[in-house]
Amino acid sequence: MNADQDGMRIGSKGRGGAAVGATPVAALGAYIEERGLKHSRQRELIAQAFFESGGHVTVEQLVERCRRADPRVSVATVYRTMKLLAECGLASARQFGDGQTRYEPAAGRAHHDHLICTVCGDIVEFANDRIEALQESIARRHGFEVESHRLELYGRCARCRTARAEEARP
Amino acid sequence: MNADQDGMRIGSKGRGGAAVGATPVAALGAYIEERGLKHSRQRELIAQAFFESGGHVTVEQLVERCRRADPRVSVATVYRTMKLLAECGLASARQFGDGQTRYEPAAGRAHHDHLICTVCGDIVEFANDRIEALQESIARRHGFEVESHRLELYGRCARCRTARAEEARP
DNA sequence: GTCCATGCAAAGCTTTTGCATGTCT
DNA sequence: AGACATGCAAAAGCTTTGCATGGAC
Repeated sequence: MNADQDGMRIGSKGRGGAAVGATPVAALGAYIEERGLKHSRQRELIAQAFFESGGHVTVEQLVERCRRADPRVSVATVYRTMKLLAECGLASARQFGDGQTRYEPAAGRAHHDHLICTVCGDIVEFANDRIEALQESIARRHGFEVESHRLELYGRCARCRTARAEEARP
Repeated sequence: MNADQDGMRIGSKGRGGAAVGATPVAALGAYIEERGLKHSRQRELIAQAFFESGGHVTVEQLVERCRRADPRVSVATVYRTMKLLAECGLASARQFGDGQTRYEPAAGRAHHDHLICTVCGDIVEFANDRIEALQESIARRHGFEVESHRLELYGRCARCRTARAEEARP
């Protein structure tokens, strides 16, 4: 895949990221059986809520989502299940600056980074091979072997910039 | 300043970053008076500990450092003072993945990013204009106006890579 | 003397954990 | 039946805050 042009708007707010097919939930099932773990209504509920969420969801948001289907889902279970999803490679945890862990789908997806709107909180993903290459060369120059990295750009998205411009000229 | 070659090893573990002169502490003094705040032994102590620290210190580490000079320094005061230093632009807060806020000196320093060793925790700074330029162009392509960004590369530093290689071949 | 800073302890937040109970196989 | 998952509430880790006291101006 060539991401050098960047711009895969993979999972911004409001769009579904679950369209990968029914696969991820099945993959969780496989992982569960493989390890002698057990299926449960909650796990399916949480996995479904997560994969339908479009990514970058907080645990709080997941809890809320799940409770619409079953009000008795506990926070602890959501934490535990998300950890499970992360372990089997279906989710990955991200820390943006706000003190809450966010999860995004990770099933076979290439590495990508984030643009985050400081006004509306919208999160857009992008990937750029040239940046990745530069990172590698910088690391090498310092004797580091890169295992992972993260890049976040914070700023105002198009919509919020427009909004602000209009409000300035009323 | 041309940082395109990157590699300013500004404040790695153990090295002092306070050699900027006696200026930063004075700058804090100015800010304090300007705002009708008050000088105190603790504030000087904390500022000194911070500027001598080489950067990327946690609050916990600062408390420890300060208590060597005066065991009665409270955690709350360190938090409050670091917030003050951040407000007046002398310190900036960073969140790496470990749940603790770290502070680094920020007095008139250009933007830079971090290489973090996942084995020994060493943190090395670098700056690279080409990456910054690419970030700008990506943001523009998405209609974003960048306010700030952060880039962190996680991996094993030269020392830890060597150590591991030796242990494999005994 | 007035206001600000400090210390302490309590409280806030997010996340984790212990334990009795419920559920899957 | 046996092993694992769940819910609840308590606890843990970092940070903030309320309040009485102490210190700066």
